[in-house]
Amino acid sequence: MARKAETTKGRILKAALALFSTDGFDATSMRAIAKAVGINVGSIYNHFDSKEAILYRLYEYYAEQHRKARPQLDELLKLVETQSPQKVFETLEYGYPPEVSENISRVFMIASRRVNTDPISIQFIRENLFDDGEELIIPVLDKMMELGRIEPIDSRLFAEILIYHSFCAASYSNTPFRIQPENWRVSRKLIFSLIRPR
Amino acid sequence: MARKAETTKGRILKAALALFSTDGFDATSMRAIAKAVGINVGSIYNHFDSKEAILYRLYEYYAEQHRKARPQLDELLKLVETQSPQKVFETLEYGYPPEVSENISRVFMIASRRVNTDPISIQFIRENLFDDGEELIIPVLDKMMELGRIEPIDSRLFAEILIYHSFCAASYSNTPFRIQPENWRVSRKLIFSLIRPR
DNA sequence: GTCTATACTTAGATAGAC
DNA sequence: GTCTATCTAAGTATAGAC
Repeated sequence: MARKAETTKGRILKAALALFSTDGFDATSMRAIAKAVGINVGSIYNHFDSKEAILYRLYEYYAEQHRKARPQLDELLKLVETQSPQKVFETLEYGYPPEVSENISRVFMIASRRVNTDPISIQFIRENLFDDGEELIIPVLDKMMELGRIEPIDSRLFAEILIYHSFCAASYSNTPFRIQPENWRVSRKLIFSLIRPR
Repeated sequence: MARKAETTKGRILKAALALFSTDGFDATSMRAIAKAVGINVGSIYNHFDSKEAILYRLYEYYAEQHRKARPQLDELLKLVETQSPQKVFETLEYGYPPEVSENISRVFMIASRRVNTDPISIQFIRENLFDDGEELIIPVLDKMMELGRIEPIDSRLFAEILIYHSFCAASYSNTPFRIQPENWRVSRKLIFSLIRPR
């Protein structure tokens, strides 16, 4: 939340994100957030109704960032006609600003640990990770097949594999089991190697 | 814990596993466990010192099951000499009893959400998931290369990819984002397709 | 071994002065 | 908007009767 880091509200959001992602949502107390910001517990409630409201505001903010960084489907479909499949796959990546990139992984991690108890966390993950599969990858692959650019493949299954891969990467960022970025690049390439150009 | 389901201790462990894996460790109270078992809260402390002690006993039990189901390295290495790489890969799977198979995934899921706060949970995952990479997959691949059975490959990186894949499967079992078993089989096959027989 | 009753702690949230 | 003080609820854990 660099955009509003100067306001108290922005500082609360920033501190909460840091604490939620290291200690977990449940284990983070409002007192801990207040202490990190340098204010009193009671003051937080001038800005947010509850601890969950802070989390949901983070979801809101990063969902917006996600939307902004999202590649446009119509542009991708145009690229399919002129570029190699390989080139198009590279364009499928989200172009987050550097600061957002790290934080959005953290938010996905926090949300992923709440999927059993919190419908809004489920919704956040679904809308911002899984739905892209339906809406971006599948049409792109289908168009590639239509144009005879690649061998036939189950585009739905492929999308599921790819997205699950991203999901896991995000879920274990900032943990001892975080896989190294260079290895993720290799395994992502591997998944794309499922698709054989014609 | 079917083995001891008849004792109160066993029933506590069984109920705790169920609750931890649906509601999460933090959100599960001792009262909820007691209620599920049909005893009073205080009675639990006759069997376990703390809530964490229950979890750690689960770790202990399923680590033992994991050890039992683990393929033997020397046998695998013998297989490498006589069987096709494909056949050997199939033997790399753990042969859990059906009831254990489902529960062990749940235990990994619980542990995976505690990796930021609990060293014992980290240790459980490391010992029972990641170390196998070092100790099983890498030697097997290295031997295959030595015998000229497969094209050269970075066995360490391959092991990391494969194990991370299993880890994620376990971490999201029992959640709305659980990938379907048949799709996991496909994506696992994909990973093994990295290895090219000679 | 199980129960009731309770101690002790910490959490989220609120009220009201400044 | 921030502070101090406090409420209420819930949690883990213990003591002691049966």
